[in-house]
Amino acid sequence: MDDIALPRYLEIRRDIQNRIASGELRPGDAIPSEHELKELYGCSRMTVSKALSALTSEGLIQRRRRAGSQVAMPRNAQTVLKIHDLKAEITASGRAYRCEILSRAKRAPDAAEAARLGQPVAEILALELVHYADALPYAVENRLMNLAIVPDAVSADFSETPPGTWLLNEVPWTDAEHIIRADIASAALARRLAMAKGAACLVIDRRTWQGGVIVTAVTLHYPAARHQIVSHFSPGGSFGA
Amino acid sequence: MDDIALPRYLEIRRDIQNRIASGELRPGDAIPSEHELKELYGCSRMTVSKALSALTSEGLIQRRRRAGSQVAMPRNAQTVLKIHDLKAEITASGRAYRCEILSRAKRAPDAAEAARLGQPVAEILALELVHYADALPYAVENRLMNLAIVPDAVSADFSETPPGTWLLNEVPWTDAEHIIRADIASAALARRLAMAKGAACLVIDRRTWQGGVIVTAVTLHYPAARHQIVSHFSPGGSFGA
DNA sequence: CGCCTCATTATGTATAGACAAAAGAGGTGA
DNA sequence: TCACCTCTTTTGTCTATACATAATGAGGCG
Repeated sequence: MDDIALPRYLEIRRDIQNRIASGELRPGDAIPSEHELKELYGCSRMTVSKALSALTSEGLIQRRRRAGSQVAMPRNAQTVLKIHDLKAEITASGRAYRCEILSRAKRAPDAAEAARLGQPVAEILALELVHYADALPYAVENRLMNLAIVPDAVSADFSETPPGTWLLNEVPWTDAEHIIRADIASAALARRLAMAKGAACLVIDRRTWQGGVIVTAVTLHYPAARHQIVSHFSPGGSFGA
Repeated sequence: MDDIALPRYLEIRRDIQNRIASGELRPGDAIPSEHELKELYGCSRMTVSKALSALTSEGLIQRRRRAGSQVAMPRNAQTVLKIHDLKAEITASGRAYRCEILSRAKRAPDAAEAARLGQPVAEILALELVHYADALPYAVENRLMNLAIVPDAVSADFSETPPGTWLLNEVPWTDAEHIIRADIASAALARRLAMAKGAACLVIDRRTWQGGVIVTAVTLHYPAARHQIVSHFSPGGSFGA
């Protein structure tokens, strides 16, 4: 693995990352000032600055004017969770995707739905559907869409393109919240997911906003026996060696 | 909210973010070239470049030489999951933390443990413990530590500082994997977590590596009734107004 | 028609220099 | 001792410029 082609600022960034990862630089330790690093690496201050800025935005180091840079305190383990679009997730695994719409209603939200939405919404489209991978039920989806933001949803046909996929392509979002929990399948849910009543479900509640206004609230129930969330994480991409 | 103090490149970045979030710029749309933007905003190309680079690393736009910049295709919803240190998590919520070590063994991994570790490890420290928040069991932890990486673990007392916290402060890591799933509590687990047998558990499997070598593999069982994972996400921080 | 070459264009990296802003360090005076 | 002021260091931002690099498109040639 020759690093000859790597740009200078990435080399510097990787070098410092390695020094932190190896324990040579420990949390709280001071990192040489830009002036010193510029001499050390034989480049301009801007180049050093670019490397250190990247490390800062990754949370690996902290910088303060006059006080200098230091290795950040051990961070909470954090990981980036990619919540795939269901249709893409299923077809990507080589299985046939199909969804069945159980109910569809355009109405004002009831009390429970208003609580889920978290803010006053005049009119929603409420959907209940089951996603299938090949013949096997994959997940049950319960979705509320704010018609003030996505009026087109009333005329959309969600049998081909499920609402999650449709929304992703239709509406940009600015904020999202995920709640992941576990639950026991009720009799009705177990029947729909072709699982034993009383077995475990993985539940994901997702809410999405556009500039402070709620776009959609969705709850997905997965049979625990057939689904888990996997996530890999390397801070700052790849380390050298 | 006056933006007067905002540096130029952040202003530009936010402006383009807003244009994308509002739908004015849709996925696939071309973004003016740096040369055009530099005239538009009346600043140097470097400043424009800094703004666009930030947007690129956030995945909001894509850039190709000669071809220019364009709004990225709708991304999979992704969220940053902070896996808090258990002790910090509990004490932060104002409850008293305590942990009880059920078993502790220094030995070679058995077949199942070797599979969990995913690579040959000569000697491990295997721990089983229960975390309490006030008097209530919070989670059961089952941890394997690679003694080749953390030999000091054998002499550490984990009754005050639990192994997760201890490792976080002791060992830098370069890669992590999380698997989140749901399960039903076995009789033994239910007893330890003071929950009903047959109730749901949220399970987190975490593995951590340092430069390709496994450091630790840990499984945490939470009672579903008392625990869920919450995560908020705004791509690129905050949007303006 | 296909392929090669070359010029063009936009981004990517790097530099030197400049000023602004934050914050620690030290001194002064009450 | 403490409040306040100034000095200095270090980071943060910005500019103008330069050259490298990737990709596209046009033109020419067989």
